Amino acid sequence: MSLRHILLGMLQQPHSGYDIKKEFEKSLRNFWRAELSQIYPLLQKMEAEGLISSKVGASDIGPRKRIYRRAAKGSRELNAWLSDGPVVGTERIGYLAQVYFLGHLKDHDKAITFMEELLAYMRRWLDLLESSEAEWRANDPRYPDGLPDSEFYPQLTLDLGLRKVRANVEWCEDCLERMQKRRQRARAG
Amino acid sequence: MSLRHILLGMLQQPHSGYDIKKEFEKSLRNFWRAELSQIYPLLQKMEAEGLISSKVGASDIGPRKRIYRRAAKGSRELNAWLSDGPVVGTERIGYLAQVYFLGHLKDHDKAITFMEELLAYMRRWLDLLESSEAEWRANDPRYPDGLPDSEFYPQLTLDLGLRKVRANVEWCEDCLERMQKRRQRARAG
DNA sequence: GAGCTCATGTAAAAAGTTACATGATTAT
DNA sequence: ATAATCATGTAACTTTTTACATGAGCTC
Repeated sequence: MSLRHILLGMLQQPHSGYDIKKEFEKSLRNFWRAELSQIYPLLQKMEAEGLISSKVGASDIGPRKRIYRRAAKGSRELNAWLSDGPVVGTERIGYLAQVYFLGHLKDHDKAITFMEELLAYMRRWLDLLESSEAEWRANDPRYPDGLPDSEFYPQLTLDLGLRKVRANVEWCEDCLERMQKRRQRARAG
Repeated sequence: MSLRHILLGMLQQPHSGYDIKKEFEKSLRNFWRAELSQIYPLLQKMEAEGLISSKVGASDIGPRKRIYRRAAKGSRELNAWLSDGPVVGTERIGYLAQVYFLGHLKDHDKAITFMEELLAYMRRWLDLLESSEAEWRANDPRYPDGLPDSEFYPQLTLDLGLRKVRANVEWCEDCLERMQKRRQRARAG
């Protein structure tokens, strides 16, 4: 179970459930997602277990907020997770499962359309990552290797995100070329 | 829900639950995994829904086997899944979540050990993929673009697997270099 | 006979998704 | 006043994991 550990990691800084959700959408989307309906009950459970503590935000404007903080026990659990070695071999990639069985679509054009859609998605994603990197670089002269640990390690994950998405874009392009050649051959032969 | 669709895809050929599990370990491990305790009940459920049919293997030696086949309704559902466009944005990558919070390990050496373990894993995986490709290429003169659809599309997923794992290896190497420089600076400064 | 692989399952728990409910604050 | 966003939650369901149970056949 990683979500609880991710929450512990995020609670280096005090956060509400809502804040955490925004953080997922901003910085962690490359490798994890979670819904509010999973976050809120888990925070409650983790508080009951003594991993984190909370209090309702005091003198804020806006609606009430429940702010969580990491407790010492939570720090130890986070440490154990990181010390246990990399969590690998659990990835599930839906679109690759689809590509594997794409031959089931008897119409070659449909398979090509599928791959074009995938390429379009990957290009949008790459755009997003590239602008997010450019912005970071422009706004912080320490970028990337002078950053403090709390930002250096996130930067590493952005770096891998960029490499992977670039690999995906190139792969989609090559696939399309190969599929188009097959279509031509199928029509000719 | 993709596992049911993956099972439908696999049942292009008749398979037992046990066969399916072996297929996951052999060919689909790049993008999906499933336990027998998930496969068996799901096959039963899908049979009840009329997506697949089964009969107990007849004159085989060895223990009894229940062999499943895809029904017409299952074919239509598989088609719908592939026609609905790529399933994206659902990936979860545990080791990247860990890297993101690696700064929590106050000891730089521990972070470096983590990354070394990850690199070792990625290299082993790359070896596996490369030998599996070499074997395929050696045993089938049609490899890769002369393969029939039922093998061409799986080959595309192997190709992306190779690209991604290579990107991972290079990234780990670069990360280690950058982390070692930081460690030196930390010791010096 | 002991241990391994083949083969099929059940039970219980954990994790994640989808849908729904509620109310405050802010922007138009 | 209306809509959007902020903010927290519950309920029902689906998906996945972990642990357990059973028995046949095969190898040493």
